[in-house]
Parts: sequence; structure tokens; C-alpha cells
Amino acid sequence: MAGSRLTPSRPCRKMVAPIPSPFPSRSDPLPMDVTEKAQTAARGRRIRRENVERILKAAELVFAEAGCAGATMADIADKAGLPKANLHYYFGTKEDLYRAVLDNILRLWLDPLAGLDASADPATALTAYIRAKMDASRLRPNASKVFANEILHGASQIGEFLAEDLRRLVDRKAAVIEQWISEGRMAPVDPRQFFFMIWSMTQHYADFEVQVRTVLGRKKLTRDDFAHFTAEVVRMVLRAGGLAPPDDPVSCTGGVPGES
Amino acid sequence: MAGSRLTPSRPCRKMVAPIPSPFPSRSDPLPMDVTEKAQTAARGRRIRRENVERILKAAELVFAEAGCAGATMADIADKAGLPKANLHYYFGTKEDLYRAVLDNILRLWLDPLAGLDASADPATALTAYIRAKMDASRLRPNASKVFANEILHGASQIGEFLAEDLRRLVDRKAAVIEQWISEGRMAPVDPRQFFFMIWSMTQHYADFEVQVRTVLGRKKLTRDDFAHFTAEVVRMVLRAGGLAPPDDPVSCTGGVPGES
DNA sequence: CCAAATCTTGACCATTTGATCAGATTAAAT
DNA sequence: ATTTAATCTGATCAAATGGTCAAGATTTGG
Repeated sequence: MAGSRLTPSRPCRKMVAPIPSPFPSRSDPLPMDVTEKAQTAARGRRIRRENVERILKAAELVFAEAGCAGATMADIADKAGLPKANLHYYFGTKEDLYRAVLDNILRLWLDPLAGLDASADPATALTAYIRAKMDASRLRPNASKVFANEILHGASQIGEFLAEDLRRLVDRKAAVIEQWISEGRMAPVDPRQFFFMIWSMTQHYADFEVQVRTVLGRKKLTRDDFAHFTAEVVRMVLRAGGLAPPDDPVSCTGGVPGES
Repeated sequence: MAGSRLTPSRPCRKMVAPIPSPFPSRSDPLPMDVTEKAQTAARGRRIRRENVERILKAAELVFAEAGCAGATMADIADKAGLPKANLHYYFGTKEDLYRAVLDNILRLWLDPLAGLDASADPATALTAYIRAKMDASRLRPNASKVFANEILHGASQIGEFLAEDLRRLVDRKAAVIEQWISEGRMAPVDPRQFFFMIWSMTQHYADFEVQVRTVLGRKKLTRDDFAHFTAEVVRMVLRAGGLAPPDDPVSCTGGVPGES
């Protein structure tokens, strides 16, 4: 279990906490005994699986709304419909729970980009990528917010993820962009800045949703609103990359598991 | 003074707190007596002015690093080099201090966009705007982070600012873009989405600095790094708006007061 | 130089909140 | 059925933290 007895370690306040491993770790259900048969059990035990799921869902919501420090175990417990002591039973500490929520999100984070293939048509591939990201912003805004919050406050929990997994993936995909450029199929751009552009623009619609909504004078953003945003983002990004819009064989919108 | 005796009001946790007025309010130094001669005094009293400045600076840093809920008065006091009780003397509550920090930032927020003039050359005007925003991200990253954090968690403190001041300004400047479009000087884009693009891209370099730095493998982002980012952002945004790069009479970088 | 106003600050609360635990309850295994 | 493992949970605690206060120090105004 993580340090918590002797060193309170100030859960989320200053975040000098230990940085977790990059990916393969499964950090949520540890109290079974000490993490040992957590793997086998995580699949088997029905009750455990259901409760873990419920807690993670509630936690993502609360962490998104209040940040790591602002979230309270009591609030999460309420939203999950379980007594507070139960959260500590499944997840040792608040920080452990926070990390578990982050873990889920990280997994989700790399997927869309991983699909970018050099052999595809640039405009088509990028359009699909942007759509996937916009879908994620629409369907999993809380995941995006938790991630944004973590980065915003120093990424002390996911430093290794950024430096290892994400960095590697970006290196690989930057090569794809560079290849397209060298083949004359795209305007010359710094591939990494190009990715930053796509990330910031698409995530903006989740992280800054309140601002978007308010400036637009909307009460609530609808599916149609998002369709418009998506089309507009695609247009602008493609032009930024010196690309004509793809033939658009069919306006498939991809899709992400989703929560709301 | 704000409610704190009977209704703890949970400062930053859930943010159901009262929304401040849009702009003309000066919410920082109220303990003098009850805000009355705050205005005249704020200018006069030397000690007060210096301490208020010191506290605000430290507060912006801590709020940026830890968020509103994660920040502690003790930490801010340390960074400001003053005893904690002193903060409560100048600013009533933590929430008041947070609002004062936000107030400063909001003022800073509208300025660059306000300069966008319809009579100017689109490419030149937008380039200047983007540079101003990138300078702000480089020189006042903490301001950007505090703002981002506030939006991310529901903007309960600046709802009125968004709905009134910012909305109005955006409406006015969207008209400028639309005019340029109708004059055939820009590609047709949704002006508001275009602004979102500029905001998200430029603020990304402050709010997500850790990610940018880590993915790029840098230890620290230099002035040159930012110059490169800026050039790249300008290029991409202009292309997105169907604009050729401006003649660039002189590569003036504008400038923002700055803190670091 | 005196008095009023302003500022300073260590000591001190009250509340919040993460975390623990032991006994009760339920599910799984034999 | 009986034992073992897993789960539940109310009560409780200790630390962290926002906020208060009153006495003292300093500055300002006349």
C-alpha cells in the first residue's frame, strides 16, 4: 500500500507524491489482501467489480468538478451510493483512488492517436482522428477534465506516462506527419505543434465547456452544437495543414464508449 | 465581508459561492474598515499597497500550482513572507483572496482581443493578437493557469464575466472577422470557433506546459522555444483562416508586463 | 510629541476530512 | 451445514486548515 501512515504526504495539496509506473499497473483494487490476487479477483468477484466500477465513475465526476484536492471522499461516496469506509476498503487512500481514475483515462488517451497510419490519406486520417477526439470531448468530458487538471497542476502523478508512453507515441506519429510532408501531401509544419493544435482545440470543448457555452449564449451544448464544432475544427485544422477536405465517403462519427 | 461565521460555505470545494460583479469592482483590500475608503487608501498607504501586491503575487503562484481548493493560506503566507494572520487582515477570506487574484487576471484577459481592429490587415492584426497571447502564456503562465482552473471547475466565480464582458467582446470581434470574410479577405469560418482555436492553442503553452515540455524532451522551455511555437502557431492559424502570412514589416513581439 | 489610525502576529479555536478499526453480515468453498 | 473468505459500515480519531482575536508595534496626522 502507498505511504499514508507515517507520512500523510498531503494527498493532492502539493503533489510531491510518488510517481506511478507508466501503464501495465492495475492500481485500483488493492485491499483484497495486498494487491496479490487482485488481477484474478478483479475479474472474478462480481460484487467487487461492480463496486469498483461504481466508485470509479463517481470519483471521475467529483475529481473533474472539484479537482484532486477539492474532491472529498464523502462526496464521492455519496455519488457512488456507498458508505465512505467502503471506498477505503476497495481503494486504500484518496490518492490511490485518484491514481486509479487517472489510469483509466490514460489508457483512453493514447488510443485515438495510435490509429493514425502513414499509409492512409492524410486528410481522411486526420479527420477521423479529430472526430474521435471531439467525440471523446462530448462523451467523456470528465475524463478530459481530470486529465487537464492533472497536467495543469504539474502532472506529478503522470510524469512517467508523459515522458515515456506519450512521448514515444508522439515521436512515432510525428514521423508519420513528416513522411506525408516529405511526400508533398501536406504543408510543412512542425508535427508536434500540429498535434498540440489538435489536442488543444478538441479538448477545449470539454475542458472549457462552460466558457464555450456561455460565450455562445447556449444553455446547454447539444449534439448538433458538437457536430458543428467538429466540422469547423476539421475544416480549420485541415487548412492549417495545407490539406483539402477529404472526399468524405460517409460522415461516420466514430464513437467512444461514453458515460453521460 | 463574505459569509464565514455561520455558513462555512466551503471556500473552493464545491463552489456554490456568490458570483462577483463583472468588472468595476475592486475586491482585494477590504479590511481597512469595510471596503469604504479602500479605493483612496489602496493608492495612498504605502505599506498596504506593497503587502497587497506581495500577497497577490504569492497567491497567484500557489493558486496556479494547487488550484483553489488545494492552495493553503499558510503556503501563500510563506511565499509572501508574511504571517498568515496578515493575509486575513488584508483579504478577509481565502475565497476573497482568490477572487482578487482572478479579478487581476480578468482585466488582463480582455486587453489583447480588444485591440483587434476591422480596419487593419487581417493577417497582420491576427498575427499581433496571437503574439500577444503567446507572450502572455510565456510571461504570465500562472495567470493563465488560474484562469484555466477556474473555468475547468465550473467558473462559479466568473460566470458573470463570461456571460457579460467576454460574451459582449466576442460578439463585437466576431463581427470584425465576419466583415473580413464578407470582404473576401478571409476564408469563411465560424468566427467564434476561430477565436476558440486561437485561445486554446496559445493558452495550451501555459496550461499544458508540462506536457509540451515533456513530450518535446526539454528540461525547460526557453525563449527560443516559445519563439518557435509562436511562429508555428501563427503559420497554422493564418492558414486555417485562409490567410497568407503578412508582409511582416518588423518582427515586433509586443510584450506583456510579465512576472517571472 | 501625542493621539488616532493602521498594521503585525503568535496563540488559539472550530470545522473539515482522510483514514482506521472492530464487530456484524454476506458470499464462497468444502 | 460449516468453515473460510470477502464485504460492509457506524463510530471514532488525528491532522490539516481556515479563520479569529487581542495585545502590542508602527506609522500617520495634527
